[in-house]
Amino acid sequence: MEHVLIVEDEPRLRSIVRDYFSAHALECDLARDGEEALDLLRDHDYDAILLDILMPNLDGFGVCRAVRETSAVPILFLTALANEEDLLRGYALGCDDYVTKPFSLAVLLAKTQALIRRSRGTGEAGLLSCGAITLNTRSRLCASGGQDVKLSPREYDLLLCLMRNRGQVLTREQLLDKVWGLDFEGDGRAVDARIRSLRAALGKAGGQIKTVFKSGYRLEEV
Amino acid sequence: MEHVLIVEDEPRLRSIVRDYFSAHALECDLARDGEEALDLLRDHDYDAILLDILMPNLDGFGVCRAVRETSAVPILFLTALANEEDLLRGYALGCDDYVTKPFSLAVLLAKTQALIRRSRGTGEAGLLSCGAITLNTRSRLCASGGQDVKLSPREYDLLLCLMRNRGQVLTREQLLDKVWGLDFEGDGRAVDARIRSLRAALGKAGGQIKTVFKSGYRLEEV
DNA sequence: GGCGGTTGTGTCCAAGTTGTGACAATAGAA
DNA sequence: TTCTATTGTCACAACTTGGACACAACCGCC
Repeated sequence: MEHVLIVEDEPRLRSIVRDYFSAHALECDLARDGEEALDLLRDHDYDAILLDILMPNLDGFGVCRAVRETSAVPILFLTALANEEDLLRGYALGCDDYVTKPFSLAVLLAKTQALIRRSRGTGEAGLLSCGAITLNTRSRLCASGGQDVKLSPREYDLLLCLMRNRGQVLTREQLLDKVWGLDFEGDGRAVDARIRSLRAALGKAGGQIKTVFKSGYRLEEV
Repeated sequence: MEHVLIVEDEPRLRSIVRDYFSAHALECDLARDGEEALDLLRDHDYDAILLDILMPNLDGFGVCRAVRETSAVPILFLTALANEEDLLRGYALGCDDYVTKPFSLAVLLAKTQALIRRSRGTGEAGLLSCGAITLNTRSRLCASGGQDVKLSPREYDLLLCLMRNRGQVLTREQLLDKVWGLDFEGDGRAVDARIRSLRAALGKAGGQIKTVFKSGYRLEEV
């Protein structure tokens, strides 16, 4: 289930949004101000953050800046300020969308879901692509340079993980956790072995999977 | 350069947007209606599509639906219709964002750039820069004066440490502790050796790493 | 200007990391 | 059950890295 963090100082609004989101299969954590938000962010991974701008202690811009130092999680501002200057400031800080109060819950939900979808790299169609590689998350089919490619289950999951985090270095531990599961016992070389067969299966596009010495692997567009 | 498709039936608006976007390093193709858009989409890959809803021949919703059958390219609706129903319909079809006319060009540009950023999966996150040097902490990539630079793991970590403490002198001992780890046994000359290869790798920007006689090293903006 | 100490430079090689081929264990299909 | 595909592990080869060393160049102080 997707996990969303809502940062908003008005208690009533906070719970209305949470209730509505929960009813639509989005789990929510709540924070009253920026500092509480950063505390939660230290210990949790979220799929999206809804961020009020005007808050005590640390405002939304501050939270956004802090988050963006380490994470690319989608951020959506909730705000009463609708002037262009604030909007542009938000985008410059790396936010993804804006909703001005008062807003429709249905629209907020739609925007949040669109953001989560997009951050996973897929449109509505469930298509993911990176360079010459295309993945269809609905059918679990893969194509490389226009040619269909047969992948084993583990290879597919591994490639999916790389695609969802394209451009980013993933360590063997991260890959083991996300693809093999937290309970996997073996050593990190298992990743190397799968990467090898994945590269072979992808043919020429296998070169898009780069080795980062002493760190892990990274999927690149070129 | 990023490549955007603008689908809009009003000629004046079309060229205003194109001129503004071109001036901000976004190349634009123009289409007058949905069918023309689909023709262009058959032969080109775009980084984003701006889509008017009310158009002759094939409206924006139709284009969106057709595009989403094969592609996950970011789609942003431009519309005079601001009612909730149409908005939700757009999101259900897999669009990414909405802008209602009349809109600010600056905001439209910011939204488009945010979408492209997001669809690349890179986000704004994790960028550190100092003078001509840029470090991406998520991809572990480094650029110097716009050129990609290949750094070894130790070089990267060393540069990261200098970037995080830019402007201040770091002694060899501090660097050994932070970069090599507290348990490193060798002597401080190991730092000199890494600094040397780092300077070489950075080319011209290597000069930003200053030697402070009898103290250590300092990274400067100029 | 000379001297002691500090830093830059070229080279070498051991240690560590990743790629590769073979193989055995396991799961899944027939 | 038997057959096949999958996948983790192992041993070894190939490669990358980076510290050590020796020496040259440099700095600051007297």
